[in-house]
Amino acid sequence: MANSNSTINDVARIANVSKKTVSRVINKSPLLSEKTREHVEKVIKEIGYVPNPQARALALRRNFIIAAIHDNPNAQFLVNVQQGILEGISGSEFALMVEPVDRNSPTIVNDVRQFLERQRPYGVVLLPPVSENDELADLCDSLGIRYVRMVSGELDKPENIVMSNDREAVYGAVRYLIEQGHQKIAFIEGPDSLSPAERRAGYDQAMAEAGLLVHDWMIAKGNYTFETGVEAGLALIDGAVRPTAIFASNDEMAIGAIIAARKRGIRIPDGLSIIGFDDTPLSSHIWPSLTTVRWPIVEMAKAAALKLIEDEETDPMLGVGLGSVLIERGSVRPLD
Amino acid sequence: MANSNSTINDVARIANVSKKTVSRVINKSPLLSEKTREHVEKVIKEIGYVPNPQARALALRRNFIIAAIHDNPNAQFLVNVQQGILEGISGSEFALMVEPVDRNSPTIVNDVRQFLERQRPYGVVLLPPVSENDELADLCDSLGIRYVRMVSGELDKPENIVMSNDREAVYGAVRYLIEQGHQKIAFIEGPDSLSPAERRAGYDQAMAEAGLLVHDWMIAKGNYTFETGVEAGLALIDGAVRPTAIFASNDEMAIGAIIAARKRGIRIPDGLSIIGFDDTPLSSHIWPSLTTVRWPIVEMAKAAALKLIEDEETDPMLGVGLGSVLIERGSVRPLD
DNA sequence: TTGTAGGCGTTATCAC
DNA sequence: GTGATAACGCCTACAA
Repeated sequence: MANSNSTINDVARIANVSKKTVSRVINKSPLLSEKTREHVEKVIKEIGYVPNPQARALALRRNFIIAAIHDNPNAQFLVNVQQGILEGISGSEFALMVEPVDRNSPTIVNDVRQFLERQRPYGVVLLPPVSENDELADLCDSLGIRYVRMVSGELDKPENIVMSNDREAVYGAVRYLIEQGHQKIAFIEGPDSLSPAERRAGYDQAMAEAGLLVHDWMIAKGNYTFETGVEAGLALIDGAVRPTAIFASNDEMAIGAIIAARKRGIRIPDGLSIIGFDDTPLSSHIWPSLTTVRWPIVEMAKAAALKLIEDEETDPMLGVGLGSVLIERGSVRPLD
Repeated sequence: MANSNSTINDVARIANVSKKTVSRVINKSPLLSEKTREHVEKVIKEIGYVPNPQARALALRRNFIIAAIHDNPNAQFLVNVQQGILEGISGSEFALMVEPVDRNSPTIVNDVRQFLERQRPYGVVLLPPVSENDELADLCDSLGIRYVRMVSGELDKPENIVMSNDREAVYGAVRYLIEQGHQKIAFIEGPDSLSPAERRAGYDQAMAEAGLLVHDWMIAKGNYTFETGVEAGLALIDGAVRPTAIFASNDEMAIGAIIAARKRGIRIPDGLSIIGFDDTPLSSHIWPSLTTVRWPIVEMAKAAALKLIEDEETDPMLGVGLGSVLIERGSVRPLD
């Protein structure tokens, strides 16, 4: 029998009905006699007919592809997002396409345009940090392609974003350090974009509320990589005043800071407490295990996918303002 | 002006030529007067025409999608493969689709079939360990979809595989330990499938060549996760004889073994040498940094993509038998 | 070198 | 409920 190289015409001919009737069966049209439906379904099964997706896409003027556009080098993050999107589209006809871009390329908008025109996905999820690029959002709009941006602030209309509250999450983590008696709390900042800025704002807020001044020697900067975490950690440790605790804006840099401490012969958490952000698997695999903030990446990505594919009006607030939670492990101890 | 909602007909009408001529311009047909070509190209640019990929796919009976099918939980591995495939298809019209499957699901073949029928990718890359499933390869064949399997042995015709030589790689690593004076070398095995078996074979071979017996207490088993690495490490350390070196079949388990050693108060590498396999970023971010085997994942994936998309006869041996290299870091020291 | 007719496999329109 | 007929936008064959 035919290996799915049979067409709707074959089914129609054999079942002795019109193409349209077969089409109605495929698309589960309600206005159809039960008898014809069963008959046609039987024929479909017999000859192993499968509708051709390309033809369908042409006729419907849409396909069933969601594209994730990213410039994020962190493997775990990327995979988590993919997992979330896949959860969101599971059970539907959609599939996931992945397109990396180079944030620093001057041709980024054109690159993305070319991709979108070539594949014309039904919807696009923009991952941070490239999600903060308004030009890309506008591009999707102008091409008539739906999009959702994963961000840390209200950068767009609610229906076009999913959002985590980074500021609040960091605020909570720094408060936790303060409650443990820490006052000389340093902060390793991420690269220049919204999400890192929000994290910094959470730190500033917690410090201010506790009446603690944020001195220059408390702040170091990295770009989310392990190496810059080591550098920042060394800078802080060797600075004017040695902090008793460090909050790093992501886990990789936190782990870098741990290594930095070790290089200076400081034991964690006895000589220095460290908190990270992300809850990557790494954080529980090192010694000491890392106290960190788990942010809802998977949930955000899933919400993004749902916002893209659901026809009926979904709650525009879906996935907006998802909360984070502090995971207490072994890299923090109270100050005596 | 039209936002790419113009069709080939619009171009034809405005340029005052036939559809076919426009089509020829798009497809860079050689038999076309330079004058018409330029004229048509000018019109195309003016009205911002972009060929509709769905219509193209229908007419050509093919699309420009490569799908990666995987059931691999390791984020770094997955991202590396994606990167390799993307390198392979960069500059082409192809895009990458990602489809996860559940290896333990009884419906796995049907799930994949449904995916393939729905999207009809031009080609498929099967990642390990699901790449060892012959049924899936047969399925692709029966659907007329090209495929390449990433494997560690000659499981299929050369044109359908890319292969790393895991056996040789592990052989080299274990020989290295032996050269450092180690004899009580334990081995943490991976789950039951070809690649772990090959790694084990490399270990056996190196031991045998050196005239070393492989005792029961030298072998533990894990399933590539950190947790099973800890368990296996503890089992080996607490076993009948304590090994002086451990080779773990992947980095995650190696790091688990490091943690296991720490739990028993053993210093690495002074009290125990450890080698991993993969060279995940992790391995350089921990303390001590992990000596490990880097295997050519990215290259394999890239070769796989090239084998799928290249029209002309590509060397069927492309990507077959890629070599690995030992990365010496801080987790091994010679035995006095 | 260019154009015409027809097909790719589906869905939409609008009668019956 | 069902079925001709015409899109959808591109490409191939064959003519001119």
